[in-house]
Amino acid sequence: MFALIDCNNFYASCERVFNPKLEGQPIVVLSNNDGCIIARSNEAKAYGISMGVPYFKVKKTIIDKSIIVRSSNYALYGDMSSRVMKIISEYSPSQEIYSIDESFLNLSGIKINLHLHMHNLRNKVKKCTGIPVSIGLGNTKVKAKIANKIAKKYHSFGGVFNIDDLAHNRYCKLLQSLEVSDVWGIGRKSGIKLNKSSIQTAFDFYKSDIGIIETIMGVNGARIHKEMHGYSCMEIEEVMSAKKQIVSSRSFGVDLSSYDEINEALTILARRAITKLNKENQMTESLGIFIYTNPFRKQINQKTLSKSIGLLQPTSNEEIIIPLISIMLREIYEVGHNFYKGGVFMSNLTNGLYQEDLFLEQKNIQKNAVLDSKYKKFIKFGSELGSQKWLPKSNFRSNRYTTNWNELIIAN
DNA sequence: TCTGGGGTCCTAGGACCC
DNA sequence: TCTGGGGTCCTAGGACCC
Repeated sequence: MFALIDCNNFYASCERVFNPKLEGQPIVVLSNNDGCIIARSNEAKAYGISMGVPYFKVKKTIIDKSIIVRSSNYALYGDMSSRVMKIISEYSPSQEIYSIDESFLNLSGIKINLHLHMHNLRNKVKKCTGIPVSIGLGNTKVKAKIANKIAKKYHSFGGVFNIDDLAHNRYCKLLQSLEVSDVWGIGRKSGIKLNKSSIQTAFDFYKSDIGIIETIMGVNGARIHKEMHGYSCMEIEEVMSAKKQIVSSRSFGVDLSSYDEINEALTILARRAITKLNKENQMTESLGIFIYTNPFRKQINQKTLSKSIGLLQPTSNEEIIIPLISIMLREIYEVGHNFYKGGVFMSNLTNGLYQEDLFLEQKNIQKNAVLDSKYKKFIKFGSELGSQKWLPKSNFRSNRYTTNWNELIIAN
């Protein structure tokens, strides 16, 4: 038996925990650069604000309905997430942290009343962190996901719903009430393809021949089909596997056109990527950058520029990486465009600890070789002290209550 | 005027080899 | 030189997730 524990309107709920006056108020949280709506309280949903919609498109509704707006505050959400996850872990020896606000538990072998066990979990998370969660139970992950939707939708279940409590005909009925693309793993594109084969609802999918599903969707579709029939194909992944790539990118606060301004932005983004790399104890064997103009603007002269290189030795050394970023940018940069977004990426990551010992000497040789080369003139760490024009907008940010000394809540 | 960021996995097709 | 088939490896792009 699997449980999926999902925080309700997570970012909006986090904002409420630290500002109880927001309780009962409609509230939305914006993406980076205050671009899109990425979280909504139930009250905001009721006003028809949809997920992912650009802020400017719903600004009128937000003002008319006095909806409260927050810029995203990931330091706060990340910290709240780890508190929630820690409590969840007390309820089963086998936990998978699936995302910042979702966790699977494997409940097989737990002999006590699961329903009660999960209600206890829910109450404890609420009491200790202030975050409300919904819990779906099922004998596969896909079914637990569906159950979670029901737990969220119908308050009469008290936030916990076990889909395997349903008789078969009730289960079928439930599936009939869901669009096929509401099922976990079936997205918009596959939904359209399935619709063309007269598969509209989750129930149509369920009763379709698995061979047809596999033809349309490949092995993923077949796996989802099996899981809906109660055959578990997806295990709990307790250990977080090492990252395979790292991307650090941002929409700029204002469009950038000069080399120096873009270099400043990419330098900081590269530092963020290096920080992630170090946190993971990894090194990278390849490095890339990209910049592009605003794809939403109806201009003929759209530009997407990118470059990536392989490194002779894996590295996590900023003295190697940052100059290379500037060099690559120099190679792709073109005058006369308004760049809207840019980023740095690393792939072919290898275990840093192991490589460190093995290649220390070579690394230093390589580092010196790079620095002594014609590229040396490009080294400019001072680039980070530029105008900061590129910094994303964040006009509605709440305080970082839990992670920043200057913004702690001081109890009287 | 104003449109997020960071991941994973699968697949098709090309290059290459025997 | 022509012709055939099968296998591996790599990469780019697509689809999905939150």
